[in-house]
Amino acid sequence: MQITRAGEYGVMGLMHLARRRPGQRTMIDEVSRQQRISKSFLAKIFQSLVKAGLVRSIRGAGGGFALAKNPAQIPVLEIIEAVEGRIVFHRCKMARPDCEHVGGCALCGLFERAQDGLKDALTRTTLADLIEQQEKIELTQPKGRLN
Amino acid sequence: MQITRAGEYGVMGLMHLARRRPGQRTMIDEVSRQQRISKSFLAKIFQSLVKAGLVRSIRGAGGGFALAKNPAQIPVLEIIEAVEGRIVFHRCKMARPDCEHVGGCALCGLFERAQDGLKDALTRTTLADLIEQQEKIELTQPKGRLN
DNA sequence: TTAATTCGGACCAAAAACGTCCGATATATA
DNA sequence: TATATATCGGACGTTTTTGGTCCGAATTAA
Repeated sequence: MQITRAGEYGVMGLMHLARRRPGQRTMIDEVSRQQRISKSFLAKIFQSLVKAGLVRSIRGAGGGFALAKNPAQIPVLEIIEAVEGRIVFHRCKMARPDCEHVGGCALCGLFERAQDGLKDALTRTTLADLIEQQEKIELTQPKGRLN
Repeated sequence: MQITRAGEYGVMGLMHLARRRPGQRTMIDEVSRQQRISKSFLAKIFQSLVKAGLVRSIRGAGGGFALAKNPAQIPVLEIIEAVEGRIVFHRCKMARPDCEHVGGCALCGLFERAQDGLKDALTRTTLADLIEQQEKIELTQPKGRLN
């Protein structure tokens, strides 16, 4: 299991894009500076997001990235899995020959339920939800303060 | 976040103990062989379980380990956290000065919900539940077959 | 006293996380 | 066409975590 900085940065990056007008391109450099994420690292992460079809990239001068889909159509889980691969919890699968456990596997069942609990939360919340919550938070926060 | 082999082995080890008569002592060596887990590694894991008060250890010849509590009183989460420390997901906490995110933190809220979903499943299932499920599985499985 | 067991910590190798760097490629514009 | 500006893609490197091993010390039954 994971949910590493890479996944986290991916979500933050997409949030940044999503606050632009739809289709507007944004450079990696701007996202990197404003979100305080290493530029080269973020660039690599964005490549995964492009491959997954979540963002469109425009190369060359005046290029950048733009969201490829409606934020309401993007569950956060999809972003995270685009960046760090499928989230898989249980090391063994019930009734499978590759299960390493001796004497059956009630554990596998439990891990699967745990995993579902996790994924449910990440699937129910979309990028659009995140933005909305974010904007609410910003309203109630004093201006001068970072985070 | 985690749920590593160490945690998994811890649960397997306790399942093994729980199938003994209450209070009966079992040696690390037996658990190790029957569950096919490295003995030294398992020994280290059991030390954490002792510290957490989940098992009692008896040193010296004829010693071993025994469950310190009723299996129905032990949520699986407790076992896992005893072995690998608290499961913590969100790197930042809303409204805390140590939150690294710029511009508030809807992400933290989401991560917290995801974490809760995960922990819920691991808390609702106790060691006793696991044993029960395990026994059901074993009944339906052909004898000669491993896992 | 001896054999059997856990305790505790030092140690180690491999993998994963978290990046950096750089040349290649594409594109807008002067 | 030349140049400046961006992304693309992969090689590379460092640090942390994982998954153990090992061994001497302490404890206890016989």
